[in-house]
Amino acid sequence: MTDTKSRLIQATLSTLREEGLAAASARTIAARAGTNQALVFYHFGTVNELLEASSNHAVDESVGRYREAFAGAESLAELLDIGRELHDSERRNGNVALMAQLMSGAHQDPVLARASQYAMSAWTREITLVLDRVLTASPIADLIDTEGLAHIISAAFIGLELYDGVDPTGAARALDTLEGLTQLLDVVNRLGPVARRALRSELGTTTQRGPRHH
Amino acid sequence: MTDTKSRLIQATLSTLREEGLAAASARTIAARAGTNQALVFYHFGTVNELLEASSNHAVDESVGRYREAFAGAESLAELLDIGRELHDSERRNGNVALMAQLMSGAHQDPVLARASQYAMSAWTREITLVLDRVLTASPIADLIDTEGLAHIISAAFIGLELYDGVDPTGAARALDTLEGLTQLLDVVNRLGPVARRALRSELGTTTQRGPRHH
DNA sequence: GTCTATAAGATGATAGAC
DNA sequence: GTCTATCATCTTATAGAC
Repeated sequence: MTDTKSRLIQATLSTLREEGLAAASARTIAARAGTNQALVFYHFGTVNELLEASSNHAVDESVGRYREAFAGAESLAELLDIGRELHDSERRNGNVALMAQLMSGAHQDPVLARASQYAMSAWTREITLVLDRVLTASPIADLIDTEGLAHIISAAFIGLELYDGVDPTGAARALDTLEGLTQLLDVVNRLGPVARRALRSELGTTTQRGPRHH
Repeated sequence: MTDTKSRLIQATLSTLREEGLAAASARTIAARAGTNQALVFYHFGTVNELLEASSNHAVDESVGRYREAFAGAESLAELLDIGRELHDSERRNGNVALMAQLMSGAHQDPVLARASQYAMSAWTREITLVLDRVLTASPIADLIDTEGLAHIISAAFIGLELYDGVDPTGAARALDTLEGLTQLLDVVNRLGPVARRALRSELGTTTQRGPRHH
């Protein structure tokens, strides 16, 4: 990748992270990259295709950086520790805010939609893999769809990040409470076989509703 | 409220819901309202103040419409049913997408930030009230901060709505899984006093980490 | 209150010199 | 590959006629 292309990508990432989607024009990005506005179109075709290339680059880098840590997790408690660290670092570097900005623009633009989908699939794929491994032979694995849970986790992080931009105190409180909830899940996860059977039969009585259709 | 003002507000809401924040300019909104672009500034000062007034209006209407239903909930199971109905109807009328759009723009604009904060507070206030009532004398009330839980619920709905715009299948799967999780919570909520004590002491051993600082 | 006209500026994208 | 110059179009916002 040429120097100019990668400078444009880095400039795009910092623009999205610091100023948001609305400020990410060819001119503002080129200024940050110390280059000319016309090069955005020469190298990437359109502005949104530059945003897509930048997002894909950032996602690949982030997912790769955490794949190793995920692979080392052997229990739900360990995974929670890694998840907390991951969330903290991704928020600090602005990647969660970046995804939230992209997703909000995806509603009307197919290129941004494709970029958002790439990012969400990359994360949920990794999260599903580690959840499947960690929750093997756990009562939770019987009761809950791990891929569905991975989707919930990704979506909740996006929502909390947006919320944090609006009410940091409330968002921090939500994160603390979320930690309590995952500990509750961890307790269920470590139940003995007797309690496990009781829980399953108890859930059976509350799961008499049919599947939902959206 | 004059006819023109309310027509502008309605036009703003449908624009935000159908075309997103990026398309919500004074001209597109005025065209939808069948009036002149200059009236946006005459009646509301700036475009973003029109967005704020419109959002506040929609939030007041929605929260009022559900206050009565919330007040009737006497158990967590009942509340879950109302919550499911609320979420379905709010998604159909586009109010969740509207809030997501506003929050994504709030990052750089103080007026949109104020509007987002108003919306989130209005919803979390109602949700906290009903959670406090429904979870009274439940083991969950001892273990979990209801206001924090209300924040999580609101933020997760926003995140899932954004996710739905990108991957409807994945979002639907997440919602089904979420239902399973709340049923798990309901089972814990209905535990007898013995299991309750066991759970509390079990959680005590996993809560040895200090409070988090953000 | 509502309109037209207009100012002053930003935007995506292209043509063409070098 | 990189630049300048430019087009056509959009934007917020205001002044002033009616």
